[in-house]
This record gives sequence, structure tokens and C-alpha cells, in this order.
Amino acid sequence: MQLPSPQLDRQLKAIANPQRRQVLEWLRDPRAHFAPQVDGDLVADGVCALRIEEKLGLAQPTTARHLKVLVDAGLLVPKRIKQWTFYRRDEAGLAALRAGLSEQL
Amino acid sequence: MQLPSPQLDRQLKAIANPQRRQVLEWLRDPRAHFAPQVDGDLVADGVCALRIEEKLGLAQPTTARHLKVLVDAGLLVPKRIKQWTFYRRDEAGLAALRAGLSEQL
DNA sequence: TGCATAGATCGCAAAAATGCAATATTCAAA
DNA sequence: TTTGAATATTGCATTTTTGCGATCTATGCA
Repeated sequence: MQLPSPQLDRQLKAIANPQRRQVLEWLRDPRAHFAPQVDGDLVADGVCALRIEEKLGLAQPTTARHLKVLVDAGLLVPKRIKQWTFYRRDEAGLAALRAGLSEQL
Repeated sequence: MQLPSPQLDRQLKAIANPQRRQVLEWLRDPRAHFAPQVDGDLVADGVCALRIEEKLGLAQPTTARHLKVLVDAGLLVPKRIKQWTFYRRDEAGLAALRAGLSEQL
């Protein structure tokens, strides 16, 4: 079948998974869910992948793929600092998802 | 992992599929997308499964399962009249989905 | 340079989703 | 009660998703 919007489809598939929704929810208020970091501000830069991984309780490759799905869907923004990757919400992408939903749903 | 809301999870999985979103969209304005029916009012009762099936271009059992997924998620309301089943949107369920999204997403 | 840490990618196995044909069920009409 | 139409269910194959261990890459530090 013809996909009207591949990006919306990616976003909906991304949030169809509970773990990925959990990450998005945690990142709404990083300070409430994660301890302070030395490199990278929790809010401005995002949360270190390692912290997300241990909180999710999934193996590193599994967590990495979940994060990639969210980034590819435009729902998370990755930021590389030194050897760490920090993730924060992509509010523009999330707004686009909401808009797409109210339009198509 | 623990599911905070099994119903929201079912709903998000339901709309993660393009064909099922297509059905929901068609049913927003049944008269615009389907010819009038003899038994069952297009709007009040819903659209006959057979019409949805032929418009989707999928086999009958496949369409039946898609419709069941949407009903189980509380996004469609089925109505049996004679030997037909008519489907219309469950606006309350859709509202719950929107509410759940803005709360958890 | 050598080594450790963080993260990304590969390869594979298990589970879930999606498709169809065949069959069962339900209901109406002959 | 037999027949036919519409829908639901079953069984099975294919594809996609999700999980992990092993490995590769990138970066920082001694």
C-alpha cells in the first residue's frame, strides 16, 4: 500500500513500543529521572545513553537500537560530546507527530 | 517491562499500521468514501466490512483481523445487522488515545 | 603508542505482525 | 431444511521486530 507519510509512519511505529515511550517520558523531565552528569547538561544536551540503558534494564545493543529508532523518527536529538552520546527530546518532531495525528486520525 | 496502560499500548500498536489508519480516516466521513448501503446507515451504523475489504484490497480474513485489532483497541465499534457487520469510529476511544498521548508522550 | 570506556554495528534466535487459503459459523431466503 | 452470502476463525508461510553476545569504531588518558 502507498504510504501517505513515511515519516509519520516511522514515528507511530517508534512510539508503538513501551520502552521507547518510557524513554520519551523520562526525557520530558531529565532532572526528575536522572542524576546530574559531569559532561553535558541534562536538559540542554540530554541524557547519556549509558544512563538510559541502565534505567531501561536492556542490553547495550538493544538500547542503542531503540535510541536509533527514535532518532530516525525525528523524536530524539543525539549530541556527541567526547565519547558519550547524549539524547534529548526533539520537540519539533513530537509536535509534527501530534499534528499528523490530529490530521490523519 | 511493566505496561502502565495496556489499553493505550493496544491503541498505539493498532494505529502503527497504515492500513488500519486508512480505515480510521475513511470512517471519519463515510459518505465521502463509501456508496450508500441498503441495510444500515453509513454514519449511524457504520460501513459494511465487505466495502472496507474491497477498498483496502486485502483478502477477507486479513481485513477481518485488522478490524478486530481496531475493535479490541477500542477504536472501532462493530454493529451486527442481519449477516453483516458494520463498523464506525469509537470517538470516545479515540479521545482516550489522544488524552493518553498528551499525558505520556 | 597502548589501553580503557562509550557507543555503534553485525549476526543470529525468538517473538510478533501480516498475508493468504481453507474452513467454520451465522443468518436469510428459497 | 437446504442453499447462499457475509463474516469469523484456523493453520501456515513470510516479514518485521526485539532481544542478546561478539565485534568494530571513536575518543580520552596514561
